[in-house]
Amino acid sequence: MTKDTPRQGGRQLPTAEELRIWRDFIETTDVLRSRIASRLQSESALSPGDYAVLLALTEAPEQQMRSSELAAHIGWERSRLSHHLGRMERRGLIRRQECATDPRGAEVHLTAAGAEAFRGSTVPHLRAIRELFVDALTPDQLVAAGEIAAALRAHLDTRQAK
Amino acid sequence: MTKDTPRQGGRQLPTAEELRIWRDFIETTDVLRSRIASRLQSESALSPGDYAVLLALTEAPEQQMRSSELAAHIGWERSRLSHHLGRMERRGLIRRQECATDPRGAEVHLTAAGAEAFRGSTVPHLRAIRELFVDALTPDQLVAAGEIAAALRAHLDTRQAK
DNA sequence: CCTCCCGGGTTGACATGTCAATCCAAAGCT
DNA sequence: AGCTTTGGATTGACATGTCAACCCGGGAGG
Repeated sequence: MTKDTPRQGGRQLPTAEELRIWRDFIETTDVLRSRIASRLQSESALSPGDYAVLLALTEAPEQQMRSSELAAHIGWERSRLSHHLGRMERRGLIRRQECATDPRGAEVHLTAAGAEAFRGSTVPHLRAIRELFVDALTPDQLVAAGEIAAALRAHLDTRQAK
Repeated sequence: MTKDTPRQGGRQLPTAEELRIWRDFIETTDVLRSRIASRLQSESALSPGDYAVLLALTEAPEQQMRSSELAAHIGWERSRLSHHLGRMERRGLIRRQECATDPRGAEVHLTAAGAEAFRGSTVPHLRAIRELFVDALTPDQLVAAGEIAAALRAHLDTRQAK
């Protein structure tokens, strides 16, 4: 009965049940992500990327940051950030300015329009998170979700290092 | 002491702890998704989208499907599928052919190259799922992950209908 | 000084997604 | 027949991501 699923270390592939959970999990988190993104978009005309950048700048001393510092802070590749900042600059949400101390570098500044857009987006965004995520789960499930995230993160980190 | 978090129905915004869990959860699932995608890419030269399409076609009777049927099956908008099929057709993974019964429609056929690419990707992909997802969690956590996904899905569905 | 390399950033090419507009043939309606 | 509607699918414009190549200003060695 269990002959076809070799024990411990021999088994490399997920069982049908494990696979079902995987698919459920990954597809559902994807839907969740896109629903939150769409609420943010329709309520504030901001993308999740915009929000992340504006959040970081808003919290930064003097509402400005070096480009690579910002990239590290939100966990993006520099190239991605550079493209995104270009689009945000066109929309007037941020401003790039050459760095005083290092002529190679660039400082990213929050503009008044950017600060305004971020302020207006915060409450609706948090409300969406509450409605679509927090309210969907029991308190136990919420805690479990946090633990699952932590376990996954830890596991991914060890695998990365290798 | 609890005066600042109105009870039941009054509170719209997540608490700091709920927000922390949200961020952990969504960021971690994102990293997980991209790590799995990158394994799939490097081991099989397929994107997650390619994989979903090839999986559906492989399991379809006669390895072919109507375009909108396929879209419904994998939960994509038709436009997205159309763009993706264009790219896959250029790479020779699938073939589009006008439908015999409905002159408006298109049939999507798996090609030999597509079937081959899918066959070669299956085991490495499943192994990646096992290594990066299943192995990261305890059996209890795995079950909890499934329940969380189900709860989220159910909640999102009711919100969608509204 | 000159060359080589490095770190900060940008750029271009391309894959992937969304949205709205369009095309076309089949049905309905008049 | 002529006109509108509907359903299947594609298209174009644009946002977002990744990857690799590039530009540019400093050093480090020679």
